[in-house]
Order: sequence, then C-alpha cells, then structure tokens
Amino acid sequence: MSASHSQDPIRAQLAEARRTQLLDAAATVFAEKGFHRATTREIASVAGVSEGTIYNYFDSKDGLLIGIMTRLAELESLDEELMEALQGDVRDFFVAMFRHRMGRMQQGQEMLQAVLPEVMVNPELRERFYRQFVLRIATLVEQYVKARVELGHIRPVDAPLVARAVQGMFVGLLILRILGDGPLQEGWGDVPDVLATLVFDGLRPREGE
Amino acid sequence: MSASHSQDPIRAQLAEARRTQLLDAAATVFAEKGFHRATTREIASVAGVSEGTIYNYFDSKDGLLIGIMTRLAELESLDEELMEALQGDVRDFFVAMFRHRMGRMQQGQEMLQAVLPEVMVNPELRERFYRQFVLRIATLVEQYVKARVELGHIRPVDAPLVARAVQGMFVGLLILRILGDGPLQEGWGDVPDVLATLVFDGLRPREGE
Amino acid sequence: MSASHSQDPIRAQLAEARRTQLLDAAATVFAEKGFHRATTREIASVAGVSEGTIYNYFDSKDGLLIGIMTRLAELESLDEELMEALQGDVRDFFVAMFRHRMGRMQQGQEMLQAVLPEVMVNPELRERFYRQFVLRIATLVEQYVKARVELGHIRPVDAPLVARAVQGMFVGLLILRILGDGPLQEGWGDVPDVLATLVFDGLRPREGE
Amino acid sequence: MSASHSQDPIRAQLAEARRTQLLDAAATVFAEKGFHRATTREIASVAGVSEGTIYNYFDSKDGLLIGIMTRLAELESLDEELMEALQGDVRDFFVAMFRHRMGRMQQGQEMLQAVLPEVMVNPELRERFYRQFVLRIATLVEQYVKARVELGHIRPVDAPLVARAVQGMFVGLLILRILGDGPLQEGWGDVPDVLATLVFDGLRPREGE
DNA sequence: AATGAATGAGTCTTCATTCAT
DNA sequence: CATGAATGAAGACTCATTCAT
Repeated sequence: MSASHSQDPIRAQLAEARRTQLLDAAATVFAEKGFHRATTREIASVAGVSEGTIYNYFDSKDGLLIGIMTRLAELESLDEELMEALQGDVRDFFVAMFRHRMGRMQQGQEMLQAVLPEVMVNPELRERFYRQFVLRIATLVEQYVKARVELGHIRPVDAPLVARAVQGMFVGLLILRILGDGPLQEGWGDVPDVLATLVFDGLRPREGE
Repeated sequence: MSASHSQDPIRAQLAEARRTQLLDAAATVFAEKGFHRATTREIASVAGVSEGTIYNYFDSKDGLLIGIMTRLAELESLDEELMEALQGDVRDFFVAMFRHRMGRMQQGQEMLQAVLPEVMVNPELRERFYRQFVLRIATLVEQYVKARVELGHIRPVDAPLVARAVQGMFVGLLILRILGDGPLQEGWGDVPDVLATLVFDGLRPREGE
Repeated sequence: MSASHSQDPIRAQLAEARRTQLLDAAATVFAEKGFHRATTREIASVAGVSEGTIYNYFDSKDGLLIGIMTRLAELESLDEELMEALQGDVRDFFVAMFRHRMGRMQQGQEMLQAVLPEVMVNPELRERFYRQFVLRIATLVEQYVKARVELGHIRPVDAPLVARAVQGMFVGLLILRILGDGPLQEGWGDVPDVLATLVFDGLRPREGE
Repeated sequence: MSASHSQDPIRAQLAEARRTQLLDAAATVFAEKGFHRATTREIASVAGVSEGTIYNYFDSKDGLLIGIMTRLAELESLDEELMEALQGDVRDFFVAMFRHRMGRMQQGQEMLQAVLPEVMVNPELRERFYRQFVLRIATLVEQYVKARVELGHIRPVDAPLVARAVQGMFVGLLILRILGDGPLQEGWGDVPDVLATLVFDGLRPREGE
C-alpha cells in the first residue's frame, strides 16, 4: 500500500507492458467483433489474464477504447520525411503524403477498425477522434495547398474542400479495405502513386498524349 | 373471412406504413446512439407504438437494420440523369456523378449513419452492404474509366484503383460529415464541382495559368 | 345486442361446434408441445380461426384446459357394461374394468396427454382432476374389493391400497405409453388380459384359506 | 497464477457445492410451480444467490432440469441389497424391489415431481428419461421374470407386459402421491408389502401346474 | 498485483389478451 | 360473431464491474 510505486522503474515497465498487452488484445477483439459484441472475458482470455486484471489497468471497457485511440495518436507523429517533403516539389509532397498515410493505416488498421465504428456513434469519442486524426491532417493539407496556390504551384482551388477531399480519400479507402474490397487489398502498395497522380495531374489527357 | 377480402389492399397499405414508420424511428435512434445502445423500447417510443408492435413487423432488432439497408438500396437506383451523363463529356459525367452521389448521401445520411458502423463490424451485413453499395458504383466507374481511356478521353490509368479512389471519396466524405466536420457541412453543395475539377483536372497548374 | 340468443337452437349448435373445434385443436397442440409451449396463435391456426375467436368461446387459455378436462369427464361415464360386471364373477369384473379403462385411455389419450402434465403442476387443476378421475374409480374399486372380501371372493387385503395400486397401474401405463415405450404400444390390446390375470390370480383366495 | 493451484481442489469443491445448492433450489421451485411457471429469479432467491450466478454454473434454465435428472440418475444405482435379492426367493425379490423403488421415490420425490411433467412434454428429455429410468428397470424385471418362468418359479406370462405393469405401478403410484391422494400418503410404508403380495400371488404357480 | 466468482441492472423477445373495425 | 393488429407485462439471459482471497 506504500512501499513500491512508480518510482520503481521496473514496476513501471511491467505495468506498461501489461497495458500494451491488454490494448493489443482489446484491439484484436474489437476489430473482429466490434466494440459491443466484444466481451471483457474474451479480451482477458486473448491477453492471457483474468477479467479482473483489466480493471487494474483501465477504468472501464471504454477506457480500453480510449487507450487504443491514444496509442493510435502516438503513431501519428507527422514524421520528418513528411516534413521535408513540405519544402520540395508539389507532386513529390503528395506522393510522400499518400505513402505516409497509407503506411500508417496498414500499421494501425486493426486499431482503426476497432475504433472507427464506435467513434461514429459515440459523441465523446467522435469529438476526440475528429480533432486528433481528421483535423490535424486536414489543416496541414489545407495550409499547404493555400501556400502553394499563392506561389502558383497549384491552381487556385477551394483549399478547405480539397483538403477534405484528400482526407476523405484516406478514410474512405480504409473503409473499403475493411469492407473487404479485393482490388484494393491487392493493389494497396500502388495506391499512393495512383492517388498522387490522380490528385495532381487529374484524369484529363495531357496535350502530348 | 369474406368481408375482409376487399380490405386486403388497405391492410397491406397500412402495414407498409407501419413498416416505414418503424424504420424511420429505428434509423433515427440508430443514427443517434448506434445500433447497440439503441433499445427497442426507445425505437418503439419514437415510433409512437409499443415494443411488441415492432415484432409484428420485423423478426428482430437486426431485422430493422436490414430493413433500413433495403430501404437504402431502393434509393440507389442509378437514375436516368446519371445514365445520360455516361454518353456526354467526361467532365460533365463526373460532375453529374458526384452530384448524384452527394445528393443521395444527404437524403440517406441518417440511414447510412445508422447502418455503416454496424456494417463495419458485422460480417453478414458487411458482405451485403459491399455488394449493394460499394461494388455497383465502383464497377460502374471502373468500366466507364476503362472505356474512356481507350477512346483517349482519359489518360491511361489503373482503372480499378481510380474507381476505388473515387468511391472511397464518397464514403470518406460521408464519414467526415458524420464526424461533424464544419467546412464540409457548410460547403456540401460545392463539393461536386470541387471534386469533379480535382479528379478531372488535377491540382497542377495549366500551362497558361 | 339482443335479438338472437341461446334460445336460437341453431346458434347454440353452431356455438357448440365451435367449442368442440377449438378444444380439439387445443388438445392436439397441448399434447404435442405441452400447455406452456403451446400458443394461442397456433391453436387458432390449427382450428382454422383467428386468435380473437378463441376468446369468444373461452375465458382464457386456462379455460381451454378446463374445457378439455370437462370433455374428458364426459367420456368417463362408467358405462352399463361395467356396471353389470359388478355383479358377476370377480375375474370377469377385472377384465371388464381393465378393458374399459384401457379403451377410454386410448380414446382420450391426446386429451390426457394434454392435461396430465399441467395437472401435476397446477394445484387448482390437480384437485379437480383428482376428484374427477382418480377418486371415483379408486373408490369404486375400493368398495368392490371390500364387498368381495366379505363374501370371501377375494382374500383379505388392504382395500384402499389395492385400489390405489390398480388405479396407479392405469395412470402409470398411460405415462409409459406417452413416453413412447415400444412393447406397450404394440401390446396395448393384450394389456387388459395380462393385468387382469396378474391382479386376479393374486387376489383369489388360496385353496386352503 | 501459481498460488491458486493448490486451491484448485477447494475451488472444485465449492463449485460442486454451488451446483448442488442451485439444483436443490431449482427442484424445489420446479416441483412447486412447474418448470414454466418457475422463474430464474425465484430459483436464485431460494438458493440465496443472484440470478446471474445460476448462469455461472448452468447453461440455461433447461440445464437445471437436466442437472436434476442427472442427479436423479445418480440416485438410481441398483444397490447391492437388490442385487442379492435377485438370487433368493421370488416373493422376497418383489418385496425388496418394491421397497427399493418406493424408498427411492420418496427420496427423489421433489426431483421427480420437478422433472416428470416437463419430461412428458419435451421430446428430448422424454427420450433421455425413458432410457435412464424406465427402460433400465423394466428390462431388469423383464429378464428376471423370464428367467424365473423357465425355472418354473413363476407361471408362464407375457414377461415384457408384466414388467411394464410393475414399472407402471411405480410411476402411477408416484403420480397419485403427487396428486395428493390421502390413503397413499398415509400408507406409503405399507405399499411394498401390499404390492408384493398382490403381484407375487398372482405370479405364483398354482398347486396343480 | 492477480484472480474469478458474484452481482444485478439492462435488454430483447414472446405471447395471452383486448378491442376497434 | 370474426378478425388480427396492438399491447405491455414478464422473463431468460448477458456482461461490465466489484471485491474478497
């Protein structure tokens, strides 16, 4: 009740490992069955612990979901590679951006699949998710577009809506994937290039072609 | 046993009205709370009937969801306007297409919001939804693109993936809307034009500009 | 609201026919599924009427059961044949008695099967059934045995218990039949003789006594 | 995860005690109200636990019934006393047999009363009950009778039907008891002798044969 | 810190019964 | 009288959460 605390680095590490272990299990089960059909019993079983243990690390079942979202947010650091691309060529930026997003999505697919359906339905999570995942990127793209329009590198367009369109693509493609779309799953690696070309060049034939 | 024969069509009409009334109520409550947090009690109350009445018209709570999906599918007739656009100018086709989809989405937003989160999580519904809503349009776009590429009206592109990108946009934008994105809700009417331009012309500045 | 009543003999006859029709249907369904698993819907359907109609002829679902019991009781007249046997030879009496009971049981098997399980469990019916079906016969046998004991035609025995044993046999054999016992169903016709022999030879005074 | 290993047998014992406690409660309530009118709430209350606890030990309400039947079957070991009687005098065998059955019935009366009405109505249980309770004894008696007939200790009779008659007596008397028959309840202790005399003297070969 | 038995509030679903047509 | 849609009380069962060990 007093002796050992978070000062103890080993304890802290073990605790962190347990949390990870539980979140992994939760993400797996949520993704497979959905938040509501998932039971704490099954999560505990997948994590290899007892039900009670969950409550030593999380307040509630909701807490697991929030924990997953937080983990997801930590993945979301807009890394240097992307930041560098902000400076370079427009087309290269989009390629880098799409690659970055697609990669993240593949990594976090299970967690996203676990979180997204519930987010759409739970006002609290909705708000949180929107700020953490949608708005940050949308804003980044929006500002990038605005800046480049002023530089004449991009045609004058409605920057906010274009940013939403791009961001919407990410989300939409993720969902199509979750829904089991074949072509998308097979061609996932090609998606960044196709998208970048589509967005930057459009479908209209070039003069020379 | 004899008098009621002439009433049969009336009976049928009343029954159909009840179904509609119940599906409307269900869609509202599902959209607001999500499928699982919605209770049959509340659905009944919103519909202004008793709980038992639901089960005179639907097999189960799941049945309501399926009923909503079926309704949604009935909205989905690719109407003539769109069909005509298949013949005309490529850009016009995309404008018509986007307009058509955005319109449908606004109409069916509540139902989609009711159905989509559960679809992502329920394998049976998933399959059904994918075929009914995703595949039909994706295939339409894919074939359109292929045909136009051969005619030289569209640059050579990976038709299946482009179709998914377009279809993904629809879904993604719907979700951003559900998540409460401001710019999107305000500018919803402009979306078709912005998207069509984006997809057809791309962001790259024209020579002359 | 006033014109036609039970004075009208045709009406009365129709009504009686309806009651019969409904009781038959109820007995069938009760026997097959048991009282509780039987639904008024199915009873109505088997009877070829609507659910509401049942309540024009019976107070409640329980009323149907009571109706069946009453019908059963009407079958129960100890007929003349049996009454005559009271006078004759002891062995003949038992043969007649067993034949009579077995016959009645076969006739009313469906109704008995419908009623018996519920009787065992419902205090009100229990009392009624006991008086109507058990006690009458038990008393008859008991008194017969007593009288014959005094005449020396039957060894001195505990008349009440012997009567219960005989009466128990009836009930028990019915139940074995309901449980699907093969030998019993096949040999049902032989049962009266076998039983009579079994019981009578047991009761017949020894030579020496 | 390690300390609890040594407690496993204790755990198991506690669990077994709970099952017993619940089955006792269920038998009491089923016997009193019948299976369908009995509520899990009341069973839990009689057992002194919460409703949920029932489902930690049994799959369903049906599971309780099956549990009771299994219990009943465990009572049913044909004990040594009876086995010895197989060798001895015919009359003694019947006395032992009747005594054995009557005793078992008194012991298991509540459970039988709980199970029997539902058995008559539920095909699955019916089959199970028939094999476990009816057939075993019927077969035993049948074979005994056959064997003794060959030895000349019993008059030639239809062994299968005689066995059913005897077995039917057991069941029938139990039911009369359930129905509240007075003489039977008072004289229950005398029943074995009366029955044995009744049956045996009927089976005993005549002087002349 | 881990366990897992106990809890009981909450939900879907059934079905006898009523009553307007 | 017949109908069958509407009713709503009642009940089996689930599962997140607690807590004694």
